[in-house]
Amino acid sequence: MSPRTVAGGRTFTDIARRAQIVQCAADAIAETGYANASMAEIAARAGIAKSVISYHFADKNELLQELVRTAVTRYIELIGPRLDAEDDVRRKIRAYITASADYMVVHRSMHLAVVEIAFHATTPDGRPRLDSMPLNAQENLEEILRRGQEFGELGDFDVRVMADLLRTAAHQTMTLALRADPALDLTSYASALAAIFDQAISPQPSTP
Amino acid sequence: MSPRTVAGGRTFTDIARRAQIVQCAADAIAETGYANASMAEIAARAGIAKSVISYHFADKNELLQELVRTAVTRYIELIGPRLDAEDDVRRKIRAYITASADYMVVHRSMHLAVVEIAFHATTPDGRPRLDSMPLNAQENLEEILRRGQEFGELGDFDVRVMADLLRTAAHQTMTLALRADPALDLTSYASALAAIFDQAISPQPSTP
Amino acid sequence: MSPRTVAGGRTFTDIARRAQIVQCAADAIAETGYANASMAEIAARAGIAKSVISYHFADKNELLQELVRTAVTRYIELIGPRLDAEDDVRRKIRAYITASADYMVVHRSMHLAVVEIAFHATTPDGRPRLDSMPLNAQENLEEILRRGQEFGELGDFDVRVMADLLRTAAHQTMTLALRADPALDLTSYASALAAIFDQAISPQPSTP
Amino acid sequence: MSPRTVAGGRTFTDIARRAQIVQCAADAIAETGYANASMAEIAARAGIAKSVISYHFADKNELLQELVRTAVTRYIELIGPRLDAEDDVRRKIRAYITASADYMVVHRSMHLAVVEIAFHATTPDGRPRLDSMPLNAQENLEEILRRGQEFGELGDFDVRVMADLLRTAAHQTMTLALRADPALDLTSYASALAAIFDQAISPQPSTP
DNA sequence: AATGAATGAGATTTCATTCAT
DNA sequence: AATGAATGAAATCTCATTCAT
Repeated sequence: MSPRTVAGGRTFTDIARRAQIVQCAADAIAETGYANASMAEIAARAGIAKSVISYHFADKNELLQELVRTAVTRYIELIGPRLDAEDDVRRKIRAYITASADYMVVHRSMHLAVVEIAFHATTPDGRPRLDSMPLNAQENLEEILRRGQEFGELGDFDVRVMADLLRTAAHQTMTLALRADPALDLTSYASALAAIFDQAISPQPSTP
Repeated sequence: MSPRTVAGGRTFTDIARRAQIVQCAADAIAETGYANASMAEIAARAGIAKSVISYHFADKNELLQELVRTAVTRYIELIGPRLDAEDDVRRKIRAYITASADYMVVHRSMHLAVVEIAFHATTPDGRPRLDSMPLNAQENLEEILRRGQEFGELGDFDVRVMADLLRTAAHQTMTLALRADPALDLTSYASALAAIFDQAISPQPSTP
Repeated sequence: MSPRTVAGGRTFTDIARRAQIVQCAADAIAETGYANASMAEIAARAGIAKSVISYHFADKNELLQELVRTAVTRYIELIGPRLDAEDDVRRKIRAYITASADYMVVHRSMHLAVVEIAFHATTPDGRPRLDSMPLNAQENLEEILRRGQEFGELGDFDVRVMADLLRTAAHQTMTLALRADPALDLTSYASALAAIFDQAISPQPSTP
Repeated sequence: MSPRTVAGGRTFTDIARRAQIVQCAADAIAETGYANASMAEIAARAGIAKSVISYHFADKNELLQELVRTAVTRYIELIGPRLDAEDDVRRKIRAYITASADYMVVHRSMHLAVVEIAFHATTPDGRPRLDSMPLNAQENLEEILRRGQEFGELGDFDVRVMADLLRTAAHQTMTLALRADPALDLTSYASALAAIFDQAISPQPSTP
């Protein structure tokens, strides 16, 4: 009898192998950098032959796409409920930053890998390959901020720019800090960041 | 008779060639991405043979280091006077952001190249090579912010985190926005960013 | 109890599977070309796993040999009676060409596959593998032509060269024409070819 | 001073190297078969590194195209004058066959290589790559034959089929014979072929 | 000072084949 | 009887670097 399959026509062992390979790819990229994470390196970490990867993934791009897809799923899973749990807009923003930090702690190598991929992967003719990957715009910070302004809970900043800044803070700033000092206490770092944003988005005091 | 040399034992033509190559490298990286900016691509843009690059630079790493060094010099040249021209700390911070934007407009490809390099370049064994490059910490934002707090002109944020955020904002945030929309009006974008930071660093209102 | 076997120690299901695989191999080679007809492609067409092929055939070479053997059998089955049905040598030659055309129509993919194999298959050290395959010399055109000359029914051509030409005409010429135009009316094409050969082999007129 | 260049911007040594590589590729294909003629094999025969080939040719396809282009040029150079030298149509046809044989003797491996390439090279999706190569239709046998019929010098055969047959005879038939017996005397073989065609195309005797 | 030519290491990918179940 | 999974060899191509001129 053929092994049980799930949606997508993949067997359980197949899925497990793919997950293992994706994890090893993330570790390899996070630790050795995008350019050094060759198929050989990834395979060596997984303790399998290069061609096993080819057996499970059509090509390297598919592997990277699955990595990013997995990471985004984990991120959404973690951050979604944390945002939904807050009614107050300013607490939502704080939750966004601290939850992002928690995600980076839990899925550290996967996060670092995604950031590497986001910056490195290019099409043969030069431009970023990540446009075809579901990375940003999942959270809709703009929407949250705009509503906060309408209800008078937030100040009068440029919504688009603030959303960009929030995203960069949650991803680039913390990543760079973590890279520069792998022993960094990310939780308190996130707390400090959240405090800064809390003031930045608050309604301005009357400045006479 | 040997040609005149300057400090470092290089002739003037040598220096000119190096500058030309560095500029072409910056263009290549900015336009085609780090991974596609091979020595061949750079040489082609400069209209010279690949080996000419090898003649003037020990290896690719040295070329990239000179590129970054040059960029940092240009950056310091532009931003230094603009910061010095302001006495008020809050205006200094605004100047930091708007001057950074101006730098990105004037030295666009060089800036984009440095950001690419900062994320991509790794040593053979894996870790970022930029740590060994004189990129950050040249401006001493920390110093400025700390003094502002001491004099009571600024609020009570975490200085290190705020400095990181400022740097990421000035470089990553604006770069990503520019990448996403090459026609972006960077000057007004920087203005909006500056406004946000102005509130973020200001002394907190009494929060009853 | 073990399943019934036939000569060669194979069971009936075994034989059926082998035949199915051979047919799919023929289709694959005919449609996608020799180089693209990998074991994976063949297995996919048969709707079975690659390893099933390995289970039934020692290696790819054995599969191809069986394909050619099968094709030759079909060819002989079809062409033999058609030749035997003719007493007159010149009608035998015409029958040879038209029967070959009929064979190509009926067993189109198998024929195209054999032609591909005949040209492509090589031993690891380089030489054509077809020499070891039972392709040519099954029909004994030479014998027929020689007897025709002895009885004065045919002209005075070089028997070996004429046989070669006939075989090439029946296989290569028609195959190439069919490839170039898949909608070609092979029956009338064969008729035209037959007419040409009829004159070529006829006793020369007195050339004063 | 830079080395002298000729049309196409190539230096003389470049041209010589390309010619050498093309010749070695032809030898490799002719001797070991298309499938075994890897870049490594070709480089080994030329006594150079694999990458030298990459230096002179963009990819393998370009190398093969140049090989075919060269072969066709040689063929046209040899066969053109020989056809032009004959006024009589029937002698033209004989010249076509014998000149083709001479070509095969002089440029043996190149010819064998082209035949291999013509049959083997396929695009990734399956169909022959030779459509983009200038192989056939250079001689316009149809034109010659048609004129011969108009002037009453030739019989009443199907022109298109006869041209196909002539081409197959000149290329496939002789190639297969040569392959089967590398010591074959091609000149007399061609002579026998020519005799056969001479009768095949001659005006039919009145067959009452 | 400059260059054309050459090199070797390494990357990705394909493929026939094998093995445990 | 059949299969999913794994393997290792080999193929093509890219690239930074070196060398003789």
